[in-house]
Amino acid sequence: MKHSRNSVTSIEVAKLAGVSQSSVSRAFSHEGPVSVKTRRKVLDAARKLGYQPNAMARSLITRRTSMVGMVIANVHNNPFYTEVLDLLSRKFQKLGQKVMLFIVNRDQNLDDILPQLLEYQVEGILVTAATLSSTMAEECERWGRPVAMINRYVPGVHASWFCCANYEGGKMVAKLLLDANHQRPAFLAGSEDTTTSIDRERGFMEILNQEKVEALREIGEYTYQDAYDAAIGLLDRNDPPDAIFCANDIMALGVMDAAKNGLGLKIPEEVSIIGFDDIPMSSWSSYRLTTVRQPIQRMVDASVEELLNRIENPEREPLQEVIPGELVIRGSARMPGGLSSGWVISQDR
Amino acid sequence: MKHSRNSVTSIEVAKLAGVSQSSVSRAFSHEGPVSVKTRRKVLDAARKLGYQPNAMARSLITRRTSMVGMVIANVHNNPFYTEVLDLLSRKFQKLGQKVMLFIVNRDQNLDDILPQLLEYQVEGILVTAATLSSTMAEECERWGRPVAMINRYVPGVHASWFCCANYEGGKMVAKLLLDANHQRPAFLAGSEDTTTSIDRERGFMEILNQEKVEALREIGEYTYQDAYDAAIGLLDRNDPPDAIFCANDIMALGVMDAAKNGLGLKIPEEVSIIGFDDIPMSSWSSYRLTTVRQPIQRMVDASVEELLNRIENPEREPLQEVIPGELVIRGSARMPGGLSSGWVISQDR
DNA sequence: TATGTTAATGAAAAGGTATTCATAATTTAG
DNA sequence: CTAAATTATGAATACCTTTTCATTAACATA
Repeated sequence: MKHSRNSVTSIEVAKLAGVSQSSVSRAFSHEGPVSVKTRRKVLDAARKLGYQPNAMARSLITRRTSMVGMVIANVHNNPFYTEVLDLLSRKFQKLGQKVMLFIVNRDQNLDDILPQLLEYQVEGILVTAATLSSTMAEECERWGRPVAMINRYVPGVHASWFCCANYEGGKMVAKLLLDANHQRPAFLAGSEDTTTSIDRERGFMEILNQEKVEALREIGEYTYQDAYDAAIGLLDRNDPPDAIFCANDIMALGVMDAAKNGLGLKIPEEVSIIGFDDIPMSSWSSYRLTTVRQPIQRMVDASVEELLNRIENPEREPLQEVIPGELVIRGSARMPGGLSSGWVISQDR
Repeated sequence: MKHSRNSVTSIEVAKLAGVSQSSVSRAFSHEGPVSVKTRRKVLDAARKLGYQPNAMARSLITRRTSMVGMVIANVHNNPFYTEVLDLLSRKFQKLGQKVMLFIVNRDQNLDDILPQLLEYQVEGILVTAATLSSTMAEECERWGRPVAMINRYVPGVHASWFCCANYEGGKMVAKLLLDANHQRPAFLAGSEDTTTSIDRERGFMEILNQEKVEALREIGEYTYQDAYDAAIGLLDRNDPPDAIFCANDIMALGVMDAAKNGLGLKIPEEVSIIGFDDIPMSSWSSYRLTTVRQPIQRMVDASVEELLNRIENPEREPLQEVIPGELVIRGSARMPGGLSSGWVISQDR
């Protein structure tokens, strides 16, 4: 037998079970009083007909959808965000939320996808690695749709966000490099318009400036290949840097390949390279990248819990948090003489 | 002003615009006749109130949701499926479909998530790198929800699927290795229960058997680390293989690192390594992995087009297709003497 | 046994839209 | 300038639930 579109309704179930439609509803939604007898009758009939409550009809009356919107950028060229996506999705699932997914470009305007999310009555929106204009965010919040962001924030906007301590991370890296007596560091920036890159650079430069150390600078657009090319330009000159701090790991790996395979330089003897994120490849034996690990699990947990919390309690003020990262010392950066005190070596995960 | 949940309805818009609710509906859905005058009035009023049609209510009556379910496994440990996810999501978006995402484990039973998809009235389901039991697939199809799978198939099931030519790919690799005079090849399998690994191995072995060449065999569970460990076991013995064909790229990279960094072997002089997928890292200069490239864009395009097609034409028989991959020759495998005829060297993307 | 409580049930309404049908306004043809 | 055809509009209905409310059944207490 071939059914047309799922047309079996609670009324038909009620008819077959010999009860009222209300009882069918009660048997499924675990609210309200139902006798075990009718519940069994209903469930039997439902199974026979292949009945399943229609979430659209339900949400129409309950005004709840159990759906959240998830918009994420950079998923294909940065394994870090792949992991974020994976963890987010699973966490939402575990908490009974359905996820409506939008993958966008980092610089893409979200103005055209927000209306779609609102049309479909998502109860909250989680934005990662993409930037929501402050007016859009305000708009969502004003309509009672909380917004939470990971690794992005908009100054003065009324929304939740959770970031790695990018600024402090940049400082840590600068200190490590100076401690190990590097003379000529460089910073390889990601996209100019992302707060992550900006903050990491700001922390990095602040320490260097304190010590009156000049730094070179290049831009890599957050991709392996761009970073590779930029590194060649940076290293293949008369006064090359002796250390390169990259705005993220995927770029750092490109830089390592450029230095090692492209120019035949020894890492870390001739040039130290440090990244940010701690993606899986960074621990591979071909790289062993020293980097700053983002507290990815905590960022994910905190942001979805906060989002769901604000969905349940709309009057709650949005929470913002900066979560510290940790330095992971591997082999790609020269260490202070005798591995001087104060540097914690984190374990591989 | 703080609105409660989006409660502005077409009736309020109608009131403000001084027209009937029906006219509001007509002004938004580009069906039915509306005069330009009323349309303008409606749109003005809607903008003023921040009105947006409620997709739940609409779908209730149109019996269409423009939502598809997407269930995908292996996203966090295989960049290939990250790319599939990315392309799929964008393609659906471009075609006006909303995506409800479920990320699962490869071996996870889908019986608990299918009901959720059906509850939410998705119009079709796209499954990647996860296996749907044949009864479940039949169930979906029977209720008018077409199913399409990428890189997975269930014998005899009534569903669409699109696979890379895994069997033929395995054959290609075997021929290449034999042509280059390898004597002692090995196959490093992924999970035993995935058709991809099985088919690749079957093709590989068939050619070897034809030529009466014995092959070693190990299992790597599709992860870098497992493959690394397996490779050590395989290579660090008295009669090590002189070539290892891995069920996918991520494993091949683990094997390369094990051989090169773990055991100090020269690639490809002492051991040839070949993968399957052609993920971005395979072209990185630290690896330069020879591999079989999956026709990812074609698989994605074909599967979503087929799925949407079947949604529009439910009576249509499901389509199945095997799309050939192409050998990408890089530096990780010894080549036939003088680069003998017949081998096409594909360009990097 | 009679009365008061609690649990179970069904009828009916509500949620926000699309669509049908009948009516009114407008245009076209004669 | 009228009749006919077309287009625009509004009232009412349907989509499938959940939930309220009133009613009935079951149960416990005195």
